[in-house]
Amino acid sequence: MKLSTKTRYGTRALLDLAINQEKGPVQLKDIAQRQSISLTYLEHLVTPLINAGIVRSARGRKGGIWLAKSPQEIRLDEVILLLEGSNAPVECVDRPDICPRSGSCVTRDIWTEMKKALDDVLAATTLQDLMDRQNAGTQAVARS
Amino acid sequence: MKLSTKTRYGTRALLDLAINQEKGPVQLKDIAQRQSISLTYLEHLVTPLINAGIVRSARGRKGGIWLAKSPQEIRLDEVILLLEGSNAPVECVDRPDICPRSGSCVTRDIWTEMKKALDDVLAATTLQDLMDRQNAGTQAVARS
DNA sequence: ATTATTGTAGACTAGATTAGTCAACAATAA
DNA sequence: TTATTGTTGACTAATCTAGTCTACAATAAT
Ligand code: FES
Ligand code: FES
Repeated sequence: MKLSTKTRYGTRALLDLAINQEKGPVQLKDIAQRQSISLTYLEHLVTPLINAGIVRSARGRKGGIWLAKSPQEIRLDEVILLLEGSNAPVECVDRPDICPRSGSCVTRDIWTEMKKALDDVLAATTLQDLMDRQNAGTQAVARS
Repeated sequence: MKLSTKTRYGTRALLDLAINQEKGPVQLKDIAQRQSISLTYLEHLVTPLINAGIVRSARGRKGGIWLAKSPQEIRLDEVILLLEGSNAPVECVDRPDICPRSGSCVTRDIWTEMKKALDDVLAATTLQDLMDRQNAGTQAVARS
């Protein structure tokens, strides 16, 4: 039950974008550098976010990417769904038909609860929340 | 974020054991047959449970395995920990030292919440609960 | 004692998945 | 026109998963 690096890096990249997009499009190159992710790999992380419409992009000089919505409108459950797929720990939680006995399978109930628990945690947090925490943290460090 | 078959089969095997242990040791062969798991694979699933002391075993004729504790004393978080490992979706949740910036990493807070949410769900359910649900289900079917 | 039966341990393997890289291409601003 | 930036997809090495296979250890029945 580990998250892929795609999800972890992708989430970090999105947070980086949220923090740095004030002055217009942010270039992948810069995100890659700040977050220590290879540029070619980062491209793959961003693609699903663009396709889903939560990030927008422009090519060419002065190109880059930016958030299509405000940070408080982007919940982590959407992000993780795009990067990692469903939080269902077993396939049959989402598609009962693939397990013949899913109607009477008691372990499936538990797997379903696990999915819901994860969804709840992730749906309760937005990109804005992460930005706020980040700022609070750096201020605390600066203050000390 | 998928559970391995080891965890899924292992949990089913344990539930099968809990249900069938009334008349003494249950043989792996029988669990394998009832649960449609190959005997040789099942052996690997059971080993960590035996080593951890929640299942006991005896070899030879009339041998088999049985629960070392009563079903209501066996929580699913223990079981999943043994079969799948920690619910931490990222290694650094359990071992902050492996990520240099773990002290100020805001995504890590989220991964930590995910782990806690999973632990809470699993700790709230015992093998006895699964047995009860199973019985309720089959009765409901029989009644209908 | 011997033997059939049961669990134990670990080496081994095929296939799937992950975590990337690489190269060719498309769009746009200067 | 060209330098720059994102897009796409093929490709690969390494790792992990889901098992199998073999030899062995312990015990009950005979
Ligand atoms: S594992 Fe799919 S229904 Fe039980
Ligand atoms: S991912 Fe480990 S601390 Fe941020």
